[in-house]
Amino acid sequence: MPDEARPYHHGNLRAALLDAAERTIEKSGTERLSLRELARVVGVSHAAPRAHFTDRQALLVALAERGFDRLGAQLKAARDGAGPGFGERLRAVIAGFITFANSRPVLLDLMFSAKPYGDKARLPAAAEALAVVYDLIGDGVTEGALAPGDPERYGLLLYAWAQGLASLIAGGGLEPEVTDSLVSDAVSTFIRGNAAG
Amino acid sequence: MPDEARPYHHGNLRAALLDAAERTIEKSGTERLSLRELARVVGVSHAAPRAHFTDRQALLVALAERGFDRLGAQLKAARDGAGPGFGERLRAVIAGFITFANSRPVLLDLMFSAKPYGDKARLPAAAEALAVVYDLIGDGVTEGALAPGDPERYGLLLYAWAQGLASLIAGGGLEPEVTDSLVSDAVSTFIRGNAAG
DNA sequence: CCCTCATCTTGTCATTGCCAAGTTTCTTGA
DNA sequence: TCAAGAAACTTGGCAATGACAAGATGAGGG
Repeated sequence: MPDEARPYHHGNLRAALLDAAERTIEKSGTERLSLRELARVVGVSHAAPRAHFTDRQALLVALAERGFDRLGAQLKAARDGAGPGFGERLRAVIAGFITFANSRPVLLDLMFSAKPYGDKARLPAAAEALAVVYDLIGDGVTEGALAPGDPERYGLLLYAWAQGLASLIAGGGLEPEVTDSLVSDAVSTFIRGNAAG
Repeated sequence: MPDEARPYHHGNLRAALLDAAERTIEKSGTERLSLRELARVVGVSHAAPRAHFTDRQALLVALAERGFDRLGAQLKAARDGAGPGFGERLRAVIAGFITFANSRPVLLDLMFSAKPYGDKARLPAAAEALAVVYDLIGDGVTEGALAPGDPERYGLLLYAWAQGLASLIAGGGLEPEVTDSLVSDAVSTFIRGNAAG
């Protein structure tokens, strides 16, 4: 049944809208995202999205949440695929973060504008993604690779750095090898600058 | 002549619009900025802004540019007002940066979203502001406070961190004292992590 | 003094977000 | 099985917005 007439119920509208939205923002920027245009692209009426998202803002939040889901998964995979040492794992996780930033710069920007830190309960998926970093930092402290200190505080510092680098990279103008070694330097600096003893 | 009727020529529309716009975005966010509303606030017709800004985007760019002017001035003042040591000056400059972020978080966000790095020629004022940081780093290397290396590379790393911290702060949810000590830690980490020898 | 041009005004259009009310399909439970 | 009832989607409409066109106003240079 490939060429059937459009059924009254799309069946998958929510996901389809999110997919289209993600493509759109990555191509034209978040501010130009229009619900009506989205509906047109997906092939439904201009008010159909309302059944799934009360608001334009709600659509954006859902987009951010989905982004955090993927980011979290990616960070976990990076961590688990790396060697046993703290430095290796931290480097892998941060590299995973940067990879994400490279592949979906606008989405990442949107995710950050939702302010996932601070009030952590706002986006559970965000909290989970950030926990990967926080936990790893905690390990670093207990392993003695980092000087004793509040893991969350370390996490904020590192998170800020990663985000800044991601922004830099998303802004373009830097070669991939340059960004790789930049990230590598940042992690080294962070570890050396906070080494115990 | 306090109660005069509105003259046909405002005389200062451009600046008035920028002022009003800055107040508005800081209160309600950039996305809710409306040219028509702005015109209403300033007391001109809904198409008057067009004489000074071809576009809504042009208004935002002008806003960013003005922001970089002020930021540059503030950074220079911070640098010149600090002690002679590299650490002192670097700390002062970064602190100035963060102060700016605290006082005008939304503006700073807007400035960064214009992506002033990479293509430096885009906003001359941005290049000048960033030069303060780059130059200082260069001093640090020649003074031997930092291990030998490319000043621009150091600059990128530090700039990324500062921006990430600023974003964090702009996003809100952090107390000013927390941010202050966070920034202090960041600078210390950076210097320690890149110390010569 | 007049002419020119930047500045500002009114009028208009397409687009957008959001809401209301109706239609179609799925589901659920008696 | 079938009849509510809920969920998903449609058409219609409203106020607001950005952008454009054409005209009014006035400041300043020749």
